[in-house]
Amino acid sequence: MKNAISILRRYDIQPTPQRIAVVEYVLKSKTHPSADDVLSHARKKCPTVSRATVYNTLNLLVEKGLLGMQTIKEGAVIFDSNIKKHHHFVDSDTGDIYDIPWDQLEVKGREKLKDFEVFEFQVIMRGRRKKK
Amino acid sequence: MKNAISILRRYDIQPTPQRIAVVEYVLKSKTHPSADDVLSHARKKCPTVSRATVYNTLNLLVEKGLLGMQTIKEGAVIFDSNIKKHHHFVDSDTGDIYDIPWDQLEVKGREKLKDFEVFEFQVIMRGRRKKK
DNA sequence: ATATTTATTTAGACAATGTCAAGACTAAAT
DNA sequence: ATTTAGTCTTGACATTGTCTAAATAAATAT
Repeated sequence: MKNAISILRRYDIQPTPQRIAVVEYVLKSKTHPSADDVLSHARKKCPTVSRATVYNTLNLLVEKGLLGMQTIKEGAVIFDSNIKKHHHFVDSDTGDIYDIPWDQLEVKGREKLKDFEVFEFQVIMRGRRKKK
Repeated sequence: MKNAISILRRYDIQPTPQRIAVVEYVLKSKTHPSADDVLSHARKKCPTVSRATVYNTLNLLVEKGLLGMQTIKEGAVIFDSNIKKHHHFVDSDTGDIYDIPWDQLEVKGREKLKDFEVFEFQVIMRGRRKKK
């Protein structure tokens, strides 16, 4: 990941210590953290950061297109640093979420859906991750 | 939909007025209601029914396989009276959820996912529903 | 029928997620 | 120095969902 400050500047967001702490964690994370996960990790770098600021920053990053947001598991939205199109696999035992590269799956038949204009889609799979 | 009482009996659930009220609404609904939606509609038939009982009943119906449960939109789980496999389309403007028949789409490539044992999957699409 | 388990419901407490408004703080710009 | 704009914090608030203890209803046995 590039420098957090330069990333924020590039998207016209003033780089404050709070935002830097959020960005440094969430944009490098591969674990699909919840807002609360981000809050507790951001507090390691910036102990005073508040819950409201973390939510504000996450929503800002999503609006600007730097960050993905998914409602895959119940209880809380999760954030996804991978902004390329991809599918998701959820481990039913652990709840862990894995990204599945877009070209690993092919979805056919969307053109037959006469009543719907599809902006985006993804496959969500659930099951068990095989141990290596 | 068949008689609510006989459905409950068939699944070894004692038919109480509260459960009947819940079942009559949620199993005939095509709108993918939240638990709170179910609560307010069930109260029309059974005004004293409590929130806890609605949650208990919904969870029971899901456990018994009478009802589907989906985490598609943020904020609350939704319940799905369609227990056959199907995909979902979410209207980005209204939030309405539509069932897409299973055989309208084909998902290819799952066998290539070496690290994952897939128990179930579905396609989730977002976009705009075309007016008739 | 009556007493005694057993199952079910209720009300309220509780924790977690997420939003919001008011005031405090910071950094520029005038 | 003072205003101004932007940002942050605190705490309140609404909502979702679970849990427990007590009340109620139903089923069984006597």
